[in-house]
Amino acid sequence: MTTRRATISDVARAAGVAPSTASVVFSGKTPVSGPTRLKVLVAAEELGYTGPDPRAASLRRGRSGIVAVVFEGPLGSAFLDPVQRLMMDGLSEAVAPLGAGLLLLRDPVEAGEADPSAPTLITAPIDAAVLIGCSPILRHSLEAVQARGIPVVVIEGDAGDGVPRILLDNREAQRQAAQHLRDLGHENVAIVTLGRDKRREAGWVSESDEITVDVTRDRLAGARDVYPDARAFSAATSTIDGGTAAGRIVLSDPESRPTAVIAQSDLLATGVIRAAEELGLRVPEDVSVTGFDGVPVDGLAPYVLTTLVQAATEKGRAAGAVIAAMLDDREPSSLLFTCEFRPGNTTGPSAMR
Amino acid sequence: MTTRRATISDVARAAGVAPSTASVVFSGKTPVSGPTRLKVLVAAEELGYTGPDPRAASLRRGRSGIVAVVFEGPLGSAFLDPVQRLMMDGLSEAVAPLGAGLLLLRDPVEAGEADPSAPTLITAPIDAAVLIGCSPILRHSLEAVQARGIPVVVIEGDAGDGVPRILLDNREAQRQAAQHLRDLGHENVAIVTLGRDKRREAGWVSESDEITVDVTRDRLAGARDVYPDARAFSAATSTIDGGTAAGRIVLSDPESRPTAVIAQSDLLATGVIRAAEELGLRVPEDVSVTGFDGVPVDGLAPYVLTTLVQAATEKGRAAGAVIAAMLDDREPSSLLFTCEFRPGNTTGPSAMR
DNA sequence: TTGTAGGCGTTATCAC
DNA sequence: GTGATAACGCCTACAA
Repeated sequence: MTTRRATISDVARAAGVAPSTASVVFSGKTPVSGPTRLKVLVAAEELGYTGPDPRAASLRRGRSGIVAVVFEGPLGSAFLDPVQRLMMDGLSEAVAPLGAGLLLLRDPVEAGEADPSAPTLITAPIDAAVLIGCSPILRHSLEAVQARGIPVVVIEGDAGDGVPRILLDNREAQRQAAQHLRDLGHENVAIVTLGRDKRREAGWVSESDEITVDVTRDRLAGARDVYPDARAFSAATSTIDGGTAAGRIVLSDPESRPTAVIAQSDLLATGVIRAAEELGLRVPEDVSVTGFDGVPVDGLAPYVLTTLVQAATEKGRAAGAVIAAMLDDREPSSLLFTCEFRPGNTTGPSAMR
Repeated sequence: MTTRRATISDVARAAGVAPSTASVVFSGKTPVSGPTRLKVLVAAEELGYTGPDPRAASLRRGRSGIVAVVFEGPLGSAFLDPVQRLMMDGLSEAVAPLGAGLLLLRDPVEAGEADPSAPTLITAPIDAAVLIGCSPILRHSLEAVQARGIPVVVIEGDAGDGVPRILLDNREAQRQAAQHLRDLGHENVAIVTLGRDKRREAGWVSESDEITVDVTRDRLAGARDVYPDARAFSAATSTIDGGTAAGRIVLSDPESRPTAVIAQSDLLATGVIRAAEELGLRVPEDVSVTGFDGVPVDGLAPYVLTTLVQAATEKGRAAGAVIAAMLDDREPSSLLFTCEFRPGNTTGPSAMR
């Protein structure tokens, strides 16, 4: 009983009109007389026809109403980061008017890591793609996608020329925070960084370390613009727990203990504060801590982080706008967002002053 | 210069073979001789053809490789909940072998709330849909989708007969936790619940309150099975901050202060613990606290929650499996998952004993 | 192993 | 306002 599903032609025939007319009834692109529309609707009802097949419509129109978002790592953990969550909010808001939804795709960081049958940028019927960061492996499929004329945008990453980017003034912003600490008299400052590369091991950052993650590298550079010799410890993940673990190590030795810690994210900063509390240190009296992102951290109260506020939601929205422009055949341009320094109650004058 | 994009026919022509042969080269469904395949590949290369258009392939095959996931509320906040994150991990893992990706869709809770141009279950080229909860409004589009023969599964919700469900033994599990407290001698127990309905206001739950969220209702019932008269306070959101706010209120009055709090989620429990600390109460000596979910809570250490562990990732995976079955024309069946009680260090004997 | 033919279901275009 | 026609780009029988 694999009875064929009714098509718009079936409906048209039953209603005694042309397929194109029936089509128009559903799309509403052209005025249709009342009686005609009614006939069609009734016929559709009777045949159990519930509207055009999106697949066929998509082929015909050349648009699927789907925008791919490519993440690194497990989808779930992508959303661990509050900044990415906000960005997704902005993005989904921005693509909704395009009639588009967001398709979550994973960026296989290691070659061969991927499930071979998993959907990819190349096999998915997408109208555009947003890349969060951009691994070398991705570069390959990216070419294919672009060759197809599909708009692509990168957020906080580099996908080569011709791919517009949404960026942040990470270095300059982080420099400001560092300068703030210097103005407060801090000399002995430590840095807690985001991951250095995809392999995500925690540990001290050494001279020879290559940092492949743009954000990490740029923010580190900003801090070092002010404190060239500051030690840096890389956290495994941008989480409170990751920050606590890093904080314990960075703050452990009373002899060399820094009077201020520059954390590369608010979550890390929260963790560092927690580590400080564990060690019996007061914030900001004994240790000052700065964050980065300016996102609400669940459970941070009563502290208000001294941090750099980035327009996370805006970034997502901007990516959507760029896509809209490209879909519209307008010239896209890269965008640089600026962070705003926001003093809180987690930094104060150096005790060593 | 809107020069038409090369199609597989173009490639075939350039390679001097039939379109079907070229098609086979790309799909690999049928063996092709070495020389022929090479000719085709070269021609493709020259024409800048990067493989079949997914839209056309999707129409032809009747599959798009896309599974919709329908959330309530902003996409970003959907991922605020660690349980949902884990579920998404499980789900994405389970649908990957189907060659499918996840399309995020919003469930307009209020009629008319939706952006009219936003993509919907009906307009998106999907192979299947997973609903997280199920609002009445959704019911409507749901019928259309089902009429089209598209498999649908609901997680923690009710979408009517014919829609297989993935459920949790919320009531029984919560009853266990309550019984645990009773065994410890607690008599004065308060409950901190998840949202009562979509409007998300915090406040005491009164007799007359209608609770439209299944999870909330069932867990509350489980707690009341043991403590019929326990007061319940509904948190605005399942977050640490929401729990802290609730905890402050629930624990504020020294006279009537409960010796134990049953929180309906681990995040809420964490918040309640924080509120207790603020008030100078020790956990579990002065107040016992139980959670629900058994997820890692960033920043909870050194506490280990006494909680009900649910197989969140499994739930997602199960939804994927059900979809795979339906796509495969096999009979799907609903699934009931069982929580496991896990004692931690946040509950202890009642001080009032 | 390769080619031919037909159709997947819709919609843009243009004439009536 | 309505209808005929022609793609959209691909894939799968089936025949050669």
